[in-house]
Amino acid sequence: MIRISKKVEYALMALKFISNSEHKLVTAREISDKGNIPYDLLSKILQKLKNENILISNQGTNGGYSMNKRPDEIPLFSLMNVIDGETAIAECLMDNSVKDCCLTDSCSIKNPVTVLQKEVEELFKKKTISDFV
Amino acid sequence: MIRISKKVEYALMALKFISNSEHKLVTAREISDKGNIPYDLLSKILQKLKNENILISNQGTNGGYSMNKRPDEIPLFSLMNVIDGETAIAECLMDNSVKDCCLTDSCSIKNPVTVLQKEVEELFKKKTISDFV
DNA sequence: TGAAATAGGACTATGTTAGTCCACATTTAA
DNA sequence: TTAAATGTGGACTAACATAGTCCTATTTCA
Ligand code: FES
Ligand code: FES
Repeated sequence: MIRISKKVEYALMALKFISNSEHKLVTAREISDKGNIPYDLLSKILQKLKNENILISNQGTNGGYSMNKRPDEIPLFSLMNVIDGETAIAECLMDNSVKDCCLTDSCSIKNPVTVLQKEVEELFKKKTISDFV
Repeated sequence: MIRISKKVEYALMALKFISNSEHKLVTAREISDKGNIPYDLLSKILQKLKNENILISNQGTNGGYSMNKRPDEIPLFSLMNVIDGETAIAECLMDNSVKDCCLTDSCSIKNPVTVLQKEVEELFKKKTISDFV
């Protein structure tokens, strides 16, 4: 199955929310409440986005998050990588796939699968967060 | 994560193998051995393909499988649906998604996600098995 | 100091995917 | 007519990934 994880969906919703609140900090609680998103889970996601310099965070009372990049500077592809880690269309294509796929040698379709991988990547790289805002 | 399941990969390998053995029946055992694919799992997959009229099967001694469609008549998209069932880029977009996504109402990004869904579908519909053979 | 916020590790629950096992049905060749 | 070769198909288990929870810091401000 091909899908966008809940986490990525939450990230998109959060980024949309923050983008639309220019010039004022937005708290995780706020996003969680308005978007019906589990607070703890959302916190983790926002933390990751902050660590990747997509968001800026301010701790303490009156703290919150704000954008550190324009939505059109954030490809969906990298968002997905940030949130869910390495993304590849087939297991064996993943960089970290040291866990040697038993097919590594016998796979007869690796080339066309690699081509498809490229095409999907292309699509997800062209999409940016601005398409979701 | 976005990926082609092992099952679909096995199906592609099998279809390639069968396509390249024109005019002679191919047994599940044969494909399993040559492709390093778990026999039982492969059997299930071939059965599904047969039930969807992608393959023709012949039981009994000297039995085996042969193609019932040309590779270019089988879109990757439908192969994936046959093997793994309903395919959608986000949970809530799936037809069978009666299990009401808690976000159904509050989701702020359903439209753009739907657009993306369409685009991915498009890509997987254009690809056919002939691209893997 | 204490409340409001982010930071982050550890854990659990749930669901999906991959793989296995077993009994049965069909066909053919000996 | 029987045995072997093959496909059919249900039920089960194992392994893994995703989603979600819990708890304890740490930072900041009033
Ligand atoms: S082993 Fe990865 S495409 Fe086949
Ligand atoms: S609930 Fe599905 S796109 Fe948001």
